[in-house]
Amino acid sequence: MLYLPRELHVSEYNSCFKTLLLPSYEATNYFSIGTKQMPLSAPEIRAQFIEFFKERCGHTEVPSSPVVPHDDPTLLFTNAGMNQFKDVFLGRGSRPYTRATDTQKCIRAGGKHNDLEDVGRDTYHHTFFEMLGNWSFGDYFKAEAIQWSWELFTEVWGLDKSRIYITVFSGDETDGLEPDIDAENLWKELTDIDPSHITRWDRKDNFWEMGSTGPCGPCSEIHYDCTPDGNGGHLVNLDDPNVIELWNLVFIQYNRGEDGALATLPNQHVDTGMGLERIVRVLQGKNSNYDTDLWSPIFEAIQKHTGVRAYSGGLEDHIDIAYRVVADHIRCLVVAIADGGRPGSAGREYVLRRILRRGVRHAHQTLGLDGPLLCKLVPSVVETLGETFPEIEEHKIQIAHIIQDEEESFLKTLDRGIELFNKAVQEGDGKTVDATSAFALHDTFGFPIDLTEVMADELGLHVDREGYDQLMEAARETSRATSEIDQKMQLPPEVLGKLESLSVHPTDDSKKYGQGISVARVKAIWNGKELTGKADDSMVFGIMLDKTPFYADAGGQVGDIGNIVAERSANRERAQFQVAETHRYGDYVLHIGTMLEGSMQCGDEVTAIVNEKRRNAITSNHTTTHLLNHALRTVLTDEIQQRGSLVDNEKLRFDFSQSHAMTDEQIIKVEQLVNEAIGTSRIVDIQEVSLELAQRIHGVRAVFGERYPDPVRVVSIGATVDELIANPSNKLWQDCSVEFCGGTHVADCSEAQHFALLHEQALASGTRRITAVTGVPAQAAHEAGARLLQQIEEAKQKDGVELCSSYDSLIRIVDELTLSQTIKHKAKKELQKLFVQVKQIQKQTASSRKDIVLEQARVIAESPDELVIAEIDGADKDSIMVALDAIRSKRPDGAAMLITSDKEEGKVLIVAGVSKQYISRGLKAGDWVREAAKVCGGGGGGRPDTAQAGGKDPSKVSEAIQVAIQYANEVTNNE
RNA sequence: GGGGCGUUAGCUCAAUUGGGAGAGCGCUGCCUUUGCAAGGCAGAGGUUACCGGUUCGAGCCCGGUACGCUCCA
Repeated sequence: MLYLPRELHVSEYNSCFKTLLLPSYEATNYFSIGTKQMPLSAPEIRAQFIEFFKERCGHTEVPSSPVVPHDDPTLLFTNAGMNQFKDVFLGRGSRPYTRATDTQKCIRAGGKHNDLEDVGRDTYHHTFFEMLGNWSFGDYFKAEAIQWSWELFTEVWGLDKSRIYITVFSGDETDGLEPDIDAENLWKELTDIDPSHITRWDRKDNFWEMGSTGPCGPCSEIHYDCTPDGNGGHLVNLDDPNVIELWNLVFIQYNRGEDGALATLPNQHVDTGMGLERIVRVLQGKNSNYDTDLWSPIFEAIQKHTGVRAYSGGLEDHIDIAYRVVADHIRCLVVAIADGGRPGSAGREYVLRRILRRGVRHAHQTLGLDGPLLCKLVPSVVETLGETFPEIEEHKIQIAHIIQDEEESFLKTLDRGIELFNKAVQEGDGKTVDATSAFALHDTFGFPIDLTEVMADELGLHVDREGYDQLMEAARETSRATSEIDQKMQLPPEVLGKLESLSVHPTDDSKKYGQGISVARVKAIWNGKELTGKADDSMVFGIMLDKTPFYADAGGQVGDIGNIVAERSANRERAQFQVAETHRYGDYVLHIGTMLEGSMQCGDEVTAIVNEKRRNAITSNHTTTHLLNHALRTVLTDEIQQRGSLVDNEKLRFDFSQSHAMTDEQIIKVEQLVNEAIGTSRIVDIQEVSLELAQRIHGVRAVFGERYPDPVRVVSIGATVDELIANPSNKLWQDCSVEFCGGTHVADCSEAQHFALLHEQALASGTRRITAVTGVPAQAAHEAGARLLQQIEEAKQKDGVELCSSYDSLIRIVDELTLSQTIKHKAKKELQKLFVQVKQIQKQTASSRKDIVLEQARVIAESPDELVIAEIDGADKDSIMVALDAIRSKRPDGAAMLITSDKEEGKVLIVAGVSKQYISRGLKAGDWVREAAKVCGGGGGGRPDTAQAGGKDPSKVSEAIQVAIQYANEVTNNE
């Protein structure tokens, strides 16, 4: 088999190879086990690797690609060195060089390669790691790759040859592949490795494939035996922590086609990967990756900020596990966030959130820290990785902020979650954590299920995952069911597919930006089940026209409503179809509604008329949404990302990423900025521009992951699109609102009249929602606010009872009014101040009432009888209890009942206190008051020594007293 | 769009079935001690987020609102 550009004998190759060598690479080896020489540091090792391939072997050094692959939705995170060269291997792209070397940031968490579950438990799994690699794109092949790896290991780094083991591919019958004799022989001939250290392994271990199709090939791995006595050769590929794979040399020589068959590639590539953390461990003579200088600064930072004992490397020890988990996770988070990753609720963002929450929980529960920890570790990560990856250094402050925000938000629910978890463990069967608790932890406290599983595992328990999944599915079902109500009229794909063959062509909706009226022809009618030729008065229909002025629900803007009318001249029959919703399915616009008059059928010529008043309101809300988006970016940071928006005729809603509430000052500022734009009648300019050019406009906000058409519709406020594209990089455009948008907009911002921000609230963790209005409702909110504040000012001038009643009515209306949020807050604050006075007044009347009541109680207490039943005037619940206490303290062995009534309110209040002596004689306070209350049309109860009761008929008070006397006498005399 | 959880003293949180709103820390005053750390005693501080309903009686039950948190779509 051909593996070199031309056939060479190995010995001949060797000499040829030597002439290829670039001048004077000095092999230095500081590493020597058992001597006192300083081992190489991680940065030195990284640099030497790059240097070796650069200077010695003519490779081009390339930077690591971002660990968050924004342009590849199929990939969660960059998980191997080859990711950035995928296009080259697939033959779609090329590079100006044929040899490359780099250290690539990799994350293996959440996806197909997931090391998250192993982090902390062992000495060598990480969510984030660096992959050192050298690459050949159709240049050198197996011989050089093998030769150089051996040279680097044994000559440059001086690794012990007797501890090195090589694996090669053993062949595969189903693919008709022979063993990789080439590689095996090259190892034997180009190196002085002990031939017995070369073993053959099957496709699972030694055949590498990128996916089910595409470039692939055999690989050859270099393993190293770190066992103390060097007898670990038999442990190769057995997941032994001391006998580890260091370097994988992949020889890409085949392409697997759609049919699964392998074809030999014309261009053969080399793709190698060596985990930096592992090689550092070996070269520094440690037993664990975590014992190297890549981690020690992070461990020191953890100790400094938590005050726990130092890391001691225990595999089962909870503190040491926490050290490893926290250190691993913070490295991962810092790197991912530096490359634009964010913790969030879906996809790769949810992976980051899960990693962060696992870390937070360890910091809190295992390391016993109350506040945030992870954000404080950012500097230690910068210390270890910042020089190699400058983007980390550059964004360190922002990274720490993002982590701190997310940490603090989880800390809010963490304690209560742990409490619930502990309760579930206590009340469980000792083996499992029940599904209901696991689901509640997830649903209410934001504990990802894998975190709950980790916590259970620590106690030797497992989570009822099956039950959890069922609950989860049930929750999804209810969520889905509620959103499906409106989907009866949805056009299924098979119907869409059929339309073209029925010569119903895609709807021309270019008129949606124009006047809201146009003449059209009915092309198809849908009844929710099938395409029918006719719509009559029986039910809901969907009508498709050849062209339409209706805007279909898209880009957060609701669809138009309106009418479709037909005037048939022949019999002067008039038909009117009322459009309640407009949706787009594929390229077809469906007008959904009912016939108000007559009937309609395919082929009818009709006039489609949009409800223009409603459309105008929508349009003004949509343009204002752009102004709001821009104002938010001005007032908050440029970091806020649009998460969604909804524009209808009543309001506009804007969701964006931001971890905490906006302050009133920020909201006021945003309101001001938007109103300013409206007030100065800024022009809205719209034009289609090529996507490539449009994306270059400075300050344009394109949403990650959103697919835009090309050309894209650019909506600009503050400058014309022509001005923008004449000089796209002008920093001034930052002050304009520039968005890609297919919605409808006003020509001039003043059409929005006014803007009022009604709510700013939490929507989900890390996401806020703003609801606002424009036009007449905004004016109304503005005026109502001014009026309310005026009323509050007036109330402030009042005093006494008047003040109290004004306060009562104001506090009631403030929540009912539609107000700008800041006005509402201001009003509530003012009312709070007012309440201090109200409270003062209430206290005064209460204490004067208490005095009057207490005076009556003193008189009653003078009575010689042990058993007292008396009526008191003008008492309330508090004061009558105080009176009862006064009587009881004078007569500790007696029994007393007090009755008061309020004739205006129609209420009777009865309390009783009974001493132990009387209780033992059979008089229980609860029974006693109940007897008396029954007379007044009420009931009551309480403890044997104290009880309360009430009734509704004040005229029966004296009768109730008689009954109470009688009852007490009967009960006590019976003894 | 639809769920779940939470809101009680300045702070952290209690409050059995609906029956007189509590504890710890903090605060104020006094006492004890050579002094400090502290200890002892006393006290102030609450429309139980808001509005309404059920009830003789609601922190607790029901409905709504606000705010916060969280999950699903």
